[in-house]
Amino acid sequence: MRRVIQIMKSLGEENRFRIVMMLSQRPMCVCELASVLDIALSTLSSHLKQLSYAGILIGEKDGRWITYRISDDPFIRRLLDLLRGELLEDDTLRSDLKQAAAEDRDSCAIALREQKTGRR
Amino acid sequence: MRRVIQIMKSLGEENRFRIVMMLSQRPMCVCELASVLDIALSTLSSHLKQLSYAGILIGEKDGRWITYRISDDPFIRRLLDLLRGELLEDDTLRSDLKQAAAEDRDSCAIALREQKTGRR
DNA sequence: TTCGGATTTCGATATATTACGAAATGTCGA
DNA sequence: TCGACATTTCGTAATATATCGAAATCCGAA
Repeated sequence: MRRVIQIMKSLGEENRFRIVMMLSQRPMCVCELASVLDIALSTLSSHLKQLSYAGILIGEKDGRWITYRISDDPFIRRLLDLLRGELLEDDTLRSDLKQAAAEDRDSCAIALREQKTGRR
Repeated sequence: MRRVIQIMKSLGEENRFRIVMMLSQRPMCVCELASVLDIALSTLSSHLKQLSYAGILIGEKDGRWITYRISDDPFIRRLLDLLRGELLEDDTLRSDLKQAAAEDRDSCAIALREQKTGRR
C-alpha cells in the first residue's frame, strides 16, 4: 500500500504533476523541464528525486545531461494513461506540452541564464 | 488539472486512502470507519471533508447517521478500480476490508466508548 | 422538549513539505 | 588540468497538513 500511496502523493503536487505529464510525451533533460516550469533548479531536482523514489520516473545519464523518462512499470503506465485521458482539454497542460515539444536540449544554457538574471 | 491534482493529493495520505478503499467495498457511516482506523473522530471528519471536496466521496444523511459512499463519477470509478487491482495482496488493506465487512452500524456506540476511555 | 448519540467545527500544536540560494559534485572539451 | 556547464545536495525559511480535545450542531427517541 505504501508504494501506491507514495505514487498518489507524488502526483498530488502541481509541479510534479506537470513534470510527469510532460515526460509522458517524451523523455526530457532537467534543463528542458526547467525552462517550462517556473521554479528553481534545486526545487526541480528534489521533485525529480521524489518522483524517481516513487518509481514513476527513471533518470539516465546521457553525456553531460541527465534524461528523465517515465518508468515502464505497467501500473504506472495505466495510471498515467487514465490521468492523461481526463485532461485532454486542460489549458495549462496543453501549453506545457507544446512548450515541451519545442524545447531543445542544447539551448538550455540560454534559458537558464535568463532565469538567473531576470525572471520573466 | 486542479481537480485531478486534488484527487491525487487526497489519495496520497494513508488514512484517507484506507477510507476510500473501505468505501469501495460498501458505503459506511463515520463511526464504522472510526472503529477500523485508529484516529480521532475529528481527524476522520476532516479527512472525509477533504475527500468529499475532491469529489471522491458523497455523504448522505441517513437518519441519525451520515453514510459516505464513493462518487459515481466514471473517472473516479476507473481510478479506484485500477488502484484496487494493484493492491489485491496488500495485508493492511485486506485486514481493513475484513473488519469493515464485519462492522455494524448499531454497535458504533460501544466502539466509540472504548475509544474514549482506553485506546487499545 | 429534553436527552443522548453521531458528526462536525474550532483552536492549537506538531510535523511535513515546498521553496530558495549557495555550495558541492560530476563531466565534457579545450 | 582547467574551465564551463548540468545537476544535486545542503541549510533554512515559509507554508501547508495532520492531529488532537473541547465545544458546538444536528437529529431522533423517550
